[in-house]
Amino acid sequence: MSTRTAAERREEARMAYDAFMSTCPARKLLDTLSDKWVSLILVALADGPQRYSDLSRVIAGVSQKMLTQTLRSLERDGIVTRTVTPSVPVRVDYALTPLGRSLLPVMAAIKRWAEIHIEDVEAARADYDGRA
Amino acid sequence: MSTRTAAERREEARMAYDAFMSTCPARKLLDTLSDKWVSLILVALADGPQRYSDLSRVIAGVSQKMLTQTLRSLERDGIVTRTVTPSVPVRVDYALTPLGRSLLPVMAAIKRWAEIHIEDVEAARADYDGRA
DNA sequence: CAGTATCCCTCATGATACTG
DNA sequence: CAGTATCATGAGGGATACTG
Repeated sequence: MSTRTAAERREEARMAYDAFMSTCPARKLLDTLSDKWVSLILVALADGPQRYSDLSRVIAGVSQKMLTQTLRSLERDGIVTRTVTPSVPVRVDYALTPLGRSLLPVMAAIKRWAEIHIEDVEAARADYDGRA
Repeated sequence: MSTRTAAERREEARMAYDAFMSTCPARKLLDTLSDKWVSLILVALADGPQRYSDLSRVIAGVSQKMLTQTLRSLERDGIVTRTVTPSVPVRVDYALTPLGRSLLPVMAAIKRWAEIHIEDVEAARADYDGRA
């Protein structure tokens, strides 16, 4: 018989899950796309490069911290490029890479499903909530 | 001249963002799909109905709280059905609705992009991290 | 079996202030 | 202009215990 308690087994499974998840490509992508600001940045850059200050204006509501942090992780993933022009004051432009651009159709597919089925979802919710 | 400070303007923008986001179908879908357990539940149910206890075994690492909570929200959105069989002990089966099933191709599209481009992303990361 | 109720704690986000 | 550094908070998620 096992010497492990149920809690220990669940703990173990949780760690296995975490290990699996951190190597699962689809999960990583989902984590990236679902970030509060990523989709907005993608859309903002879809029509061409933008300066940092432009992005912070276009994506109203984002804090400097989150904008920088999000752009950095997108840069790290090879989704955007960061180009510094050492003038005074400095100018930094962000642009989509081909990889980043290849994400746009995926976003579009998600958007399409959402727009087609949003009414079904809302009807289901209304029904569910109605049957208190 | 404005009587609002920069902080007030950002605060206002943040609330406008929240209001917009809460009505944006694509964002809602992204929030749902990116939930830690939703995709696993979808996959687990893809081949047919499952009992609560089966799900908690197949999806190792999930807590009762999160499994129940996630299933409830999926049920509310019309993505799964919950069927109670009042035997002793009770038996509860969960199954995908047609709506839930229509989500599978979207998941597949995400998975496909991720699997095709994961190497590019990891190369970009290695490069980025290398240039410490 | 299939949950509900409770406490607790971490982590992500945001506000604020400062800088090359 | 384009950030970095620091601190505070609150909501999500987990552990645990109890129940029809």
